[in-house]
Amino acid sequence: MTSDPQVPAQHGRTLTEQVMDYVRSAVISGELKTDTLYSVYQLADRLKISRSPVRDGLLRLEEAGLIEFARNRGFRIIPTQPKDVAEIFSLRLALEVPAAFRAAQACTPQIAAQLNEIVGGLSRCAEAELTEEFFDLDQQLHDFILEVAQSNRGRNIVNRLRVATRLLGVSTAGKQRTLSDIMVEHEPIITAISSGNAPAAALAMRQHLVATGKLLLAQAVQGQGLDLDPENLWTELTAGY
Amino acid sequence: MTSDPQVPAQHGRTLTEQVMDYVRSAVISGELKTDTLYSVYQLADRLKISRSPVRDGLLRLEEAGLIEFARNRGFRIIPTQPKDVAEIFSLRLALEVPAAFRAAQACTPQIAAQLNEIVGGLSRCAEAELTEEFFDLDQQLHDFILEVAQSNRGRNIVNRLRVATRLLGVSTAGKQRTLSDIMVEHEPIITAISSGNAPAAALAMRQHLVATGKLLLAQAVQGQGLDLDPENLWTELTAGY
DNA sequence: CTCATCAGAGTAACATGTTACACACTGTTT
DNA sequence: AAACAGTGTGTAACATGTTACTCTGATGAG
Repeated sequence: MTSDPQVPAQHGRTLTEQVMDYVRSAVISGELKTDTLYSVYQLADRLKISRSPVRDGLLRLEEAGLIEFARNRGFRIIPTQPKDVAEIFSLRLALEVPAAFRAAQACTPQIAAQLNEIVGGLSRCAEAELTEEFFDLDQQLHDFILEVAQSNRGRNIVNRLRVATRLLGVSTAGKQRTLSDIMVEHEPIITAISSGNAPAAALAMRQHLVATGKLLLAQAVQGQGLDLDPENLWTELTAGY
Repeated sequence: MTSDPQVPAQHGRTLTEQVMDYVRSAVISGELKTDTLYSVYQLADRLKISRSPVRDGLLRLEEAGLIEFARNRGFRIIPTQPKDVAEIFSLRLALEVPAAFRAAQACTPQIAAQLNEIVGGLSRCAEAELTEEFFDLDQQLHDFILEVAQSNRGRNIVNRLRVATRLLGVSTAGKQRTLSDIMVEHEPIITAISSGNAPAAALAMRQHLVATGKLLLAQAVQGQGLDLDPENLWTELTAGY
């Protein structure tokens, strides 16, 4: 049998959730493209399951803003434009900078230990050039900071924004920035949070997000073959944050 | 026939959307309570439609964080705690203050005219004591500011947060604050945006949201019969924003 | 009285059948 | 050639059937 993109029959997870996972990763891998109409029938066939869980999962993804339904025609992946990148990072600035501030205030020795553990993992992955694992840990770190800041709704929102970012198919780890470079940006954040220095934590988080956001924006602009100036666009779209 | 809470057979809207509307308003009106398990069967029966659109709508509401499913047991309304109120207003501060800043930068005479139109409506509703219409317009105003600030994802998020707030069953228009009082808070925001004064717009929006948030938090604490100090709680939970 | 077992009710999750609609395509008229 | 009516295909939306699970509450053993 050829390699069917079958949902990997995980136990405990519903088929609906597995469909959501599948669609998200298929979009990231480029298997599902924007500007193409797909149908629930096709996808159910492809995954060898019935239309119900497929439709259920897609409805939730629509609610999350990843896809949209065209009545009686199918559904399509919602494209992510350069200006979306700027907006996403505006929002992340708005949410994560204050979160870093509050995480520093709420930091206990135990939390500091957990932070160091994650950073240790990041270090190892950076040295070994394990890109995938590195980004998983990076995600964990940001999520943990939101958690410490007691911002549960914020966590949810940021996680969603992160998925949208990945749809660009761009990664921050291009030739312009090595994993070690990104590591260096993270260290001041951790140091500041661990030592309870809230303003410093906020500042470090801001710098990290601005650096990442600008880089992604530039790549997105370039990727679309636009001749806009990313720097101007960034300034214009993130004013006030 | 007794007054069935039937979905009002609107055209153009899908049954799924009507179910979502119904559940949202039923929660606000107190018809659906927290800590009670309801089922798709019951609700479909009640609304005289099949289980599919009910389930579809509920799945989307779960994605939005309004309800949660308990496998093979039913679904329940997710309660909104006082700390949620603080978190929601933290997020709104994070999103709407910068949005006001940028709206002021992006303001054109045409936009100013539209803002004035909404404010005019608010004025009329305040005088006539039309609470419901007043809050609709208030919502429109906040939404419009996000729109002008070109923050589409932000709009979506804030709209969702607003629904969660309403679940408390508390209204800002208690005895402590009349509609006219709220009007007064809005005016400096509009004036600053219309005149393109970005920092003033941000400040005015901040003051408005802080005032509203503190009031709602106090009501929520009181409503739950807790003896916490709302002022301390507010300061603690919104640090950094 | 306490605890384990088990049958039954009720449910979400999943499968499949049905309907009404949007759109492309064809052939016809002007 | 261009505009238009008719027709067929594929789809989301909706309805209904089926399955496997979770809890409750009764029953009986220790």
